[in-house]
Amino acid sequence: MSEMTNSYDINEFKNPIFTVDSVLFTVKDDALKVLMVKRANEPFIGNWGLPGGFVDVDSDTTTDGTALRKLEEKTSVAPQYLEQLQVFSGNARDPRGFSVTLVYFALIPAQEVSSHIDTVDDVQWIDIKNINSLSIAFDHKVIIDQAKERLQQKALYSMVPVYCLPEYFTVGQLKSVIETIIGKTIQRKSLIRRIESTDMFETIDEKVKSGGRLAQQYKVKAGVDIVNFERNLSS
Amino acid sequence: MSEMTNSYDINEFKNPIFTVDSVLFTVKDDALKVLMVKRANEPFIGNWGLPGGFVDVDSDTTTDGTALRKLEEKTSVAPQYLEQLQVFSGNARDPRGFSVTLVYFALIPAQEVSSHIDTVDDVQWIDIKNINSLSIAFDHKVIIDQAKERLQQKALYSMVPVYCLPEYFTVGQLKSVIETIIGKTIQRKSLIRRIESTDMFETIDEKVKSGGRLAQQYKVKAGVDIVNFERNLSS
DNA sequence: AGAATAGTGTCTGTCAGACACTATAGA
DNA sequence: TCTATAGTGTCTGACAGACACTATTCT
Repeated sequence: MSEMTNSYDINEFKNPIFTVDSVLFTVKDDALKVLMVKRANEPFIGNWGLPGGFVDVDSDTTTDGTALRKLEEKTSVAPQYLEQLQVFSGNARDPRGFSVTLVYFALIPAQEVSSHIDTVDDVQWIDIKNINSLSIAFDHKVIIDQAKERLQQKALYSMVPVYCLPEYFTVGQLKSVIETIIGKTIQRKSLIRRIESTDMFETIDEKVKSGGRLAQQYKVKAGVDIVNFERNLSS
Repeated sequence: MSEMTNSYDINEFKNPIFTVDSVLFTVKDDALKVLMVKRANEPFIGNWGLPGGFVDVDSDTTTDGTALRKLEEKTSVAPQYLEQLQVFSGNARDPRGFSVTLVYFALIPAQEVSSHIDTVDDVQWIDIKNINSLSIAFDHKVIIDQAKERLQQKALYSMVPVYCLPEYFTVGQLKSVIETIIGKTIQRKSLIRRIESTDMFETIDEKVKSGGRLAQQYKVKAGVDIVNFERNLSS
């Protein structure tokens, strides 16, 4: 029966190890990057791992809180977008026994964290293309791959990539971020059609220079939800 | 740092309570139904709850195994389709403290379980429309609602609803199941186009009577993955 | 003027919706 | 023949892809 046994003991032996980790993405220098942390403890000491840790049942009200708290410890700011990716579990993925990791998938504009990250050397943006050449803790390589796939899918039918951009952004910037995420080019026209067909954005009066004609700036309207389109972009 | 503290103690005080629950759907008598279990223990004794329970770290290799094991205890068979829905967590959703529930979302043909279920009275298919008039344990009402939403979404861009049907099925049966799930009618023609455009199905030589002209039967090809379409049906 | 980027106009292609039409079984 | 369900033919509509064209800014 759900969530109970007859005499539940909170210290019951052989509970799974439960942790919360996050795959925080950003787009920087035209590359998709993940925030990784150099592990200071066993197991996998010295390897790169995802930021995360245990729930603090006294201060966290939900696991979302745990994810945010752990991310803020590493970046000093909260991501603009956070959603659950998936749980990864098993009796073989952690040498200490059966473990369960709830993985979140998050987005943030690069410049919101860069200044903080530059001052430490155990937290770093890793280019997704270099993951395979590094020593990665646990099954975090697989996890990152799953997260990347999800992000790429979402970029085809939603506007989530805007959360990799600063408050004000141009069509050109959004196009570039989307293209970096999905790894192929898209039609500028299609993007504009989508921007105009949703009610997610408002235009900013002041335009901005971009090497050519001044570009219209947009921002996400306050309090709007992400719109999902009923059709994918070229996939 | 992910998945460890300096001196991790598996019996550390104040770990969250971790359970695995499943929302098992079927379509029966033209209604979408969920498998619910009458709780025999506190908390919420006597209320209806989702089938689930604790991980058995000795026999389960992953949480998928936990979900399947718990479902088989109630139905005596394995569902045809199983995927993670979401984690629900918080310090307020269980009177015993911070709890984490990994919820799976599963599909099964009604006739595969009905004979077994009819012999017990603490396990039952509940019509989704009657959920609000029952006493439901924990936040399981909210969970079921989320699961229903996900199922409805999936029915618009994938063929998952076939997993509510027996091995051999007709277009008419599939159409009816989809319509029950999403709560509106769809075009028979659109469904046939989708069936023919994917490589998921094979036709069965023997046709079957259905009140009119004999109907072509289909089955899911062995070992195929679910196809996701790039467009939704009318939503 | 020429390069660079922003933005529009508009045609095509794909696929879902609509719905009339044909096919075939049983009463 | 009448009704019920299966299955086809085909037109329309929505929206993404393609790409030429115009607009504006800087050098």
